[in-house]
Amino acid sequence: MVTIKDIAKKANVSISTVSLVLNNKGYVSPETSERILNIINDLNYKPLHSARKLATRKTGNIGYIIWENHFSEVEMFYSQIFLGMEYAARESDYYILLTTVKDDFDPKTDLPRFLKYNDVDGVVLAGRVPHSLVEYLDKQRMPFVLVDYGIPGKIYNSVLIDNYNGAFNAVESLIQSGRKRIAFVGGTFSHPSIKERFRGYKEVLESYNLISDGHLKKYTHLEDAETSREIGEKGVSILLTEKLLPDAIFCCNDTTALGALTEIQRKKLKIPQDIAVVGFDDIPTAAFNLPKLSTVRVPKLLLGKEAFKLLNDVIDNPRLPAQTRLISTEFIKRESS
Amino acid sequence: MVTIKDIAKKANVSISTVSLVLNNKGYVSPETSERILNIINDLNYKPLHSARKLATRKTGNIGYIIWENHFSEVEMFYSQIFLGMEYAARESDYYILLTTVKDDFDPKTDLPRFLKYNDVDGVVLAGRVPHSLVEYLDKQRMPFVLVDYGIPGKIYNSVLIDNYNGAFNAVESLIQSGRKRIAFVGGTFSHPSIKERFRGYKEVLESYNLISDGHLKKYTHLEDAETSREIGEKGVSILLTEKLLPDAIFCCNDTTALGALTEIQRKKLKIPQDIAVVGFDDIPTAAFNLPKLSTVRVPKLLLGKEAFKLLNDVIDNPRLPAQTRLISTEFIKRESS
DNA sequence: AAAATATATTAAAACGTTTCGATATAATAT
DNA sequence: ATATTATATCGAAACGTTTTAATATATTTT
Repeated sequence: MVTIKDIAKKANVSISTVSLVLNNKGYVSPETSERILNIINDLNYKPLHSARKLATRKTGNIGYIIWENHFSEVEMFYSQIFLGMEYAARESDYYILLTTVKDDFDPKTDLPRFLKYNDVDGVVLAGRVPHSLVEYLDKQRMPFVLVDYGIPGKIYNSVLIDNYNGAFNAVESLIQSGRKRIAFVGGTFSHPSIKERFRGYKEVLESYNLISDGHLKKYTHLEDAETSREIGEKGVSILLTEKLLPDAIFCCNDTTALGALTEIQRKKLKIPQDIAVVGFDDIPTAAFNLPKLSTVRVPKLLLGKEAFKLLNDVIDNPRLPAQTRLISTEFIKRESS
Repeated sequence: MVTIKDIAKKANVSISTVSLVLNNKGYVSPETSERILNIINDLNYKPLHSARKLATRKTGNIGYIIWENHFSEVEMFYSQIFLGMEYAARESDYYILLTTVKDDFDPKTDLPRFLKYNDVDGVVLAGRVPHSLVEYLDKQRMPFVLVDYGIPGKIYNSVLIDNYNGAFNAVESLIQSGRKRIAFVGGTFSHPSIKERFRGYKEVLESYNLISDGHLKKYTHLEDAETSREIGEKGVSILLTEKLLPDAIFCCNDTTALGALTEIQRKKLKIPQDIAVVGFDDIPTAAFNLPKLSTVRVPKLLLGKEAFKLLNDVIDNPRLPAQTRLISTEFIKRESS
């Protein structure tokens, strides 16, 4: 195994000098530097990470935590965010340790290994995540970033989707194609993202004067259960008991929308002629479904990349005031609208 | 930060002794041991991994490599395998580093970071994976395990699905429910798993004497493109040009089967009355589709767990002759058959 | 009773880096 | 010419562990 010593010997310099060029720090003459670099290359020397970490007291890892169910679920949403982070991490030599936390998480007993053993320099939390965990990280002064989630009343470093405008634009497109009675179906209403999507929905209707008395009562179906196809099916089946059927349904996300499509088809209504449906997220299934689902595309890789970059900034400068970076979306019109 | 020195001082022993109890090695009296353990607990001491790794020359990491497209895809198959590994790893203090490799992978330039920098003690490769990578690992004497993939003509450590029996049983169930003309639709025919599924399909038909002259020509549709819904749709649309329609279709996996369902519905045929469909994998979508897809369940978490265990064995004993562990499947009958 | 072995503890070296002064020379400012 | 400052290099300590070999005592075997 070739070490920094071998390089130093061969280059006739001290290991300090080699270390300096390795980290390009301090002063070292261009000639020596180049000579050393060549030798490093020739011998295919790679600094041993564990030694380096011991000396620098950094771990070189960052943690990625998601709620267990989110990772077991049908869709790749959070895996894509992970992938975005991994791509970004490749350039800065960080490794990403992925773990899940249980629903009934308790920091006393269920702390992820990498937190327990101090094996990460920072953490990204994606999606809905136990508040006790966030508080724990905050108390421990562990740098962290929330992705696609926020805790009401608290300001943390976070990367968020521009849910409000995404919803606003999507519903506006429905309006512009002539829809008048636009319904909303959603689950997990306690989730800030969903709340924002609902706000976008509501405000665009208001601005086009499409909210009559009782509209919200009749045409919105909100639950606080985890979003799922079932929520979509159930929501639609209730909506379809109205005497005046909605002519479009904006769903809080694609999973819900897929359920909605299923239920509408089961009731023998035509999509999009009778009822148009629009989702949110652009999960891969959306493009393969029959009919193909119109939706708001969330750039998941970008979300991961930005989370990584923000976390890096926070690690480098821990006393930075908390900031939020908004990632904008794109409306994708397909067959369902 | 509390180190082994602090423990030693407080316990009035040398750090060697503390280290010994930490790794329960050598001789240390029960009394001292307990005293030390208590202090460790009181001070909440955790050995610093980088220091430990430096001393032991182990990395404490194992790599998980999948083909890029497999991780970007619709289904969570490989993420679930990862999760199974992660669960298993929790007990033995390994971290798992996930990375993807590109389709046109070249070991000279595209080597995953953790291989380039020697940051893993072993590697799990899941699904179809560049042969050049496998050869590279073999040459480097890096312990590795293949999951759900094999390279024809080579014997490597691997954890495989019992594809043959899975297919055999699934098709047998179709036969027992009275189906006579059972078709096969598949992609990626170069993949050993798919070959095995096909073999199971063929042999059960033979054993029930259901393969007439020309059956395979008429009723099997094999492509060597990556499996996808499109493959399923296309395969079915060709099958449905036969004068005597098949009364059941066994698909090489669920993704393909979902495409098949779509195409059958588009042609206004009834499932399962006119045609039954059975998939393979039991991806989450299978249970949510309309109709719900009958399929062969592959225990993905278990697959990951076994891969991890086997890799561990190989790391501990590198000269073990290569072995293959077969994971058996379960037929899940739902609405489509 | 002596020799051999098992038990218990430790000092010191080693693992491969980074970093902090120290030292020396070269360039620039006074 | 002298004092500063910039450039270049290095020795040695430090990071927190594990491990080897040494030492000491207790127990067992001969």
